[in-house]
Amino acid sequence: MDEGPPEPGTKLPAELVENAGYLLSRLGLRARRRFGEAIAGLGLRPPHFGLLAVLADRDALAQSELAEALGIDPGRLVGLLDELEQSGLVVRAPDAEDRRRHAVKLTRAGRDRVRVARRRAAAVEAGLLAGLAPAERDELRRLLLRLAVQRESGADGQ
Amino acid sequence: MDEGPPEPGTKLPAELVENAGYLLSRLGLRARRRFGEAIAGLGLRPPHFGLLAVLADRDALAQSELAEALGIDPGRLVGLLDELEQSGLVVRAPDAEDRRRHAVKLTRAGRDRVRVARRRAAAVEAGLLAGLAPAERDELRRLLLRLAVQRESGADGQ
DNA sequence: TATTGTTATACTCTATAACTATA
DNA sequence: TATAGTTATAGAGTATAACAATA
Repeated sequence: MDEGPPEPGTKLPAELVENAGYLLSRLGLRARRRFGEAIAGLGLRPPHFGLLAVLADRDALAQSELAEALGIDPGRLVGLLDELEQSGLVVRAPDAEDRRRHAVKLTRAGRDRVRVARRRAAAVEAGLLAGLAPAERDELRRLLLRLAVQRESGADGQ
Repeated sequence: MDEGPPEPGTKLPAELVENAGYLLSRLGLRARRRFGEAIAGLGLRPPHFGLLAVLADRDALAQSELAEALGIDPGRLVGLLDELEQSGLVVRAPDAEDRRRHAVKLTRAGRDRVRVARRRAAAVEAGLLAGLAPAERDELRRLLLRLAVQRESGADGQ
């Protein structure tokens, strides 16, 4: 098993350790890296999983809707869908009413792949949050979700 | 002011919304992007700030110690320090006892720059956490810190 | 003229490995 | 031979802008 990149020491200055932004940034990278390793064997990278998860919920979506739902750049979506389509996990079908639109759907294989990926995601999640008590995990999820959906007064449109 | 990249819609499937790893990953990117915009005018990028913050705490550190403290790859550190040194914020002095080692220190200008950057970091932090009550912000910081220092049983060495 | 999707390009962060110089 | 730092290279994620087809 690979050792992974270096881990910050315990000697970080209080300034960083008290900075939620810094911690979010570091933990976000850790989460993505671990999840990426967990699903690499499935031929998926983290951004793919988000797409599959959204598609698993709904029957079909236009690419623009998919991009909007996940906050992904539409230009980036193209390549990600190309890869999923080449793996046979997704199909793009032209919309009869508006031929600019492509309805994106999971294939049967796509549905199966999501199921496996879900289990790996759950395992990674358990590892990430192993140091917290169950109630703390829920509290953390609740707080993160509040931040994630927040339409903000900040510097950019997020 | 720039609008920034797309924001995920509120229609994310529960699967993602309940996944702390996914939320951490997204929020970590948001935090880094905003902070990066906030300090770009200072000629700094996010990784620079961590270095300056650590150096502000101690008098001098070898590059290997700096890399270890922040969990940064030593090879990556070189370029970051090059940039800081060219900006006159940092100096590398050969260690008399072991000439392989370089003692890295903040310059006076470096100290001043950290002070300004700190204020911007605080402003970004306030914006990021604007949706939470003060007690919730503390709770979030506490939980994130617990995760960050966690030596884990997970898949990699982190 | 606006919108959907596509293509091309570039930038940042990160990781890996080979190399130099000291020890 | 091992360690500190350097260099070169590569890969992933993301953003921007110009473009084609369709509306």
